Amino acid sequence: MTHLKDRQTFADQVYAILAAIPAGKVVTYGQIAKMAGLPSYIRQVCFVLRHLPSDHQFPCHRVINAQGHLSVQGETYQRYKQRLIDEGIEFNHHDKIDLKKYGWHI
DNA sequence: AGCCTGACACCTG
DNA sequence: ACAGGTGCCAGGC
Repeated sequence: MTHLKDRQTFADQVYAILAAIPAGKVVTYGQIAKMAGLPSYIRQVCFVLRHLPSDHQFPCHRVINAQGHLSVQGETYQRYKQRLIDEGIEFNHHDKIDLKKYGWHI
């Protein structure tokens, strides 16, 4: 997995998984890593998300951490939260999402 | 060639 | 509930 081709493949897998997340559902970083077949690559999932092309169409607002919180901050946080709310996802009074209810399980 | 750093997860105490 | 430590691996310097 150190070859450039493999790294690209991993990124492509992440893209594919992102694109497949249905509206109204959320997934965790670790879940994406597992789905891509490399459960220990959580940090790389973060890297890929952090470096998406500016014109990407992926619903990365549907990716949250295992605590049910958005891991982004500032204005991005507000944008993502609003998009999730628009999709029918609710935040509790601690700005937390119920993964049992909104988690994407295949 | 190290060393530090993440849009994290998991285990402990 | 919660802070702290550890595992993890590529990127960036």
